Amino acid sequence: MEQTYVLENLKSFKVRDIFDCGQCFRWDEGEDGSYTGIFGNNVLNVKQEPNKITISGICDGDIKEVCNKYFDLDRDYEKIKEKLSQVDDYLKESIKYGEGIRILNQDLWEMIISFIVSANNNIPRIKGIINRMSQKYGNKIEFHGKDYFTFPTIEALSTASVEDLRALGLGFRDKYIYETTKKIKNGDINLEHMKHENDTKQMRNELLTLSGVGPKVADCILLFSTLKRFDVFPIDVWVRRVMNDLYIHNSEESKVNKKEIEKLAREKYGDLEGIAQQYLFYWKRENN
DNA sequence: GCGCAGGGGGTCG
DNA sequence: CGACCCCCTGCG
Repeated sequence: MEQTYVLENLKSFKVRDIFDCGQCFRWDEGEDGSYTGIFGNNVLNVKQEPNKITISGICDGDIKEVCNKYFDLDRDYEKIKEKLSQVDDYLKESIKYGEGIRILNQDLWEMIISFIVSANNNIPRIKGIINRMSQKYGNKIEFHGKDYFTFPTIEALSTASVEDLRALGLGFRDKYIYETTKKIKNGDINLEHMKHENDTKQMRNELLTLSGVGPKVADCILLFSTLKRFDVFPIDVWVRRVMNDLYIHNSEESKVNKKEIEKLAREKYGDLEGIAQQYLFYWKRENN
């Protein structure tokens, strides 16, 4: 049973910015410029026209409730952008470029696995791996004549051997996924408990005990999952580059100290550093 | 067109 | 600090 949700005159919402800024891997652009994606047991199409956004598709629950949560619609991004724009003209320009960004509320388990897959990898391949994992261990949902596959549950993925994972093209990440899945299934790390934790640092330290999760991956999980921490600053090659170009001016980019970047980000962007990171990352990657 | 080298959302030992 | 799976891309 399909549902539809129409949003009119919604600010800070551009499909391209939201789906291409690097936070998600399961949304694809169609011929008409709309995006179709899968999260949870929902397969939705998001079509944007001037002053009107139409979300429609198969929804597990009330589409309005599901989308308000997933697209973070209860947060005032106008206010956030206004505040961050005052930091300096660099950030202001990056915000102007990515003005339609919203940080999605994505499933914690899915984010853990997806960002482990992302390490030393490129986006087309990351998407391919996640699709193959879902095809093999997820459930099929048909939508407009096409098959979509839900992200595997913890239980489903824990039936995969290291060899099974390797066959999906995971490469050296096979054992990371295997170990991490086992650890979560055994309850060594309790995701439900983690969702109720308050202290970002403590959450981060817990995530860092997972195989394949280092500082960058941990920060991405904290920022893009339902944990929704904005007081983190994931540092990858693009962020290192943009921070060096803007503020540090080290002739050898690779030698820029991570601690220096972290300190700078905290000083300048405060407890909104995570969102600032997204604007800067997206701006630099698209305009390098 | 096709083959081949280069490199990629970092992490681990 | 170097190795790491694989495949995606770009160039010859």
